[in-house]
Amino acid sequence: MHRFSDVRNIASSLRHLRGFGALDDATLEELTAMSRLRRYRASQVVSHDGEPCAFIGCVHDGFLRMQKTLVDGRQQIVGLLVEGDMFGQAFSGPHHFAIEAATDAEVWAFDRAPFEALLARAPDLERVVLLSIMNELDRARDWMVIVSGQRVTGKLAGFLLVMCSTFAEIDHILKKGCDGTCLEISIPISRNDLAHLLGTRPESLSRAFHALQDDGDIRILSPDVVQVHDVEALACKAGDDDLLSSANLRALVQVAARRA
Amino acid sequence: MHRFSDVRNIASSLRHLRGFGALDDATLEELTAMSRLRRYRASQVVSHDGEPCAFIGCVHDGFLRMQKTLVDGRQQIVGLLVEGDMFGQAFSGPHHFAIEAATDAEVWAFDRAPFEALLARAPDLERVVLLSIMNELDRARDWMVIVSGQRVTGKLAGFLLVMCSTFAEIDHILKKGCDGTCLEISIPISRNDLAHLLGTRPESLSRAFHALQDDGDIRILSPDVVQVHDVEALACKAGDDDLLSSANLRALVQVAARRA
DNA sequence: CGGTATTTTGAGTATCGTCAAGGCCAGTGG
DNA sequence: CCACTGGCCTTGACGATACTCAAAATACCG
Repeated sequence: MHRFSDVRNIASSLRHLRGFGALDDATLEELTAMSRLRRYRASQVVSHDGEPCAFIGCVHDGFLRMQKTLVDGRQQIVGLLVEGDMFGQAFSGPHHFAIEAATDAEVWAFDRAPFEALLARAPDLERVVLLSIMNELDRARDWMVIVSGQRVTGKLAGFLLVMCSTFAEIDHILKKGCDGTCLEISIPISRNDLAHLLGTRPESLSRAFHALQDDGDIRILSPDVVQVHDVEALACKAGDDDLLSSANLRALVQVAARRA
Repeated sequence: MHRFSDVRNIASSLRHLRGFGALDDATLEELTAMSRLRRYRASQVVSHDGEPCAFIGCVHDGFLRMQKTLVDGRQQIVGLLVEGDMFGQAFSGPHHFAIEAATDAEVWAFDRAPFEALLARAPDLERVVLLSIMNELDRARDWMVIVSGQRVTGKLAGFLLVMCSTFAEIDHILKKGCDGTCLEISIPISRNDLAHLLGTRPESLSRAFHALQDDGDIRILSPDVVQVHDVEALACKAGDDDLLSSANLRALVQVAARRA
């Protein structure tokens, strides 16, 4: 986890968030003025289901989960929010899912009214928000393909690849292990949450983990950290080509291939 | 299907599309000037996988499907585009799925460059585009919940409810049947496509249809038109509350309740 | 060190995917 | 007008997979 004490001031911290670096200094300054850092403990509620989020948020550290509560009380996770992800739907009504902290988390909060006002007169900010939403749309479609796979091992393989590609630059999630020949993933959510995310049960998930390990594709170091040894085998099991398309993930595969 | 011959001119036709009614006359006029109506036959390709769409499109009539081709050649449908839906990702790179006509379809096509230029100086258009994207994001999340259900009957129930709520105002899809006590849905895609959309197989889908019929929830008039008799039972099987939240769907349920 | 929560394992059952065959409908050609 | 053909949907039987329930093992935390 990034040490919060390292953050000298808000402006410099905001600038390093994905996307925000492209903002004008003036815009960034205004944003800074209206921002506050909120902290949440794991499983604390950030925004309730069915009501508009009280503020526009941007994750600074940790993970949030977006989840729907189904009629039978089960909870279906519809996505994760990580460092740099925005939420709170500017311009739009309430979102119909709850947001909770999946781990201890820190969030930049912008009051809705001034944020939307700034949005209206700062095209650069608007661009950032638009890209953020389209990014989320892409990710939602990725999840759809993964979740609609019919084998649990396939869904898990897809999830691991998403972890590799979308979190490639977040080093406390993804590390090179085995002297660079494999990747080491810290899974940020519990088995139970992961099961909900993939639309399955913890028991099936556990078996899937060990099935992948038996095939030599991964190695389970502890319940929440695994090494990926064969990225392409995972892609094959996941069925989705695009999960391999992230540039640095391809690079990592090539590194592994050279050593083989 | 709306008769195209009814469309006197492009501007008045554009204005009636969802969202576009909010545009200024001046913006609408500019849009009109850069638009062309394209027609597609069922299963014709609109945009290829992995390349940026040649134009920004807006569906005028019929259905398009967005689909990914998986490594094993199977096709996974990740969403449908209906009347009023936009596609072609202004500002963004290529989308990583193909778009094909699911039925015969008509599409308004705007050349990318002038469209983006207009977007940059017409805040009202920008708003429409932003809302369109957020709408799509919401729908993608809805699909995720539906598709991740573990029973096929549940997925099908969810699909039928989505048909009822998101297409409520499109009368050639959704009609009141049985003197208003039930809804009649024309399913716009083949069983095969629907199976791909729900992440299952045509055989399982067929069984699910008949299981719902045996429970008295629906009645199959023909393979592509069904009557919904018990909306709440479907919602219960689908598990997702929000699918019932559309205002007019709730109203229809209440009508049904009063008659019971 | 003990208590709790999480994860894993096991056995039994239900569901679904698979393969194969049959039925229905529309379009074609005799 | 009718037989034929091809596509799509349905039905049946079987095997594989995953869910359920229950219990054991492990990790976590004080």
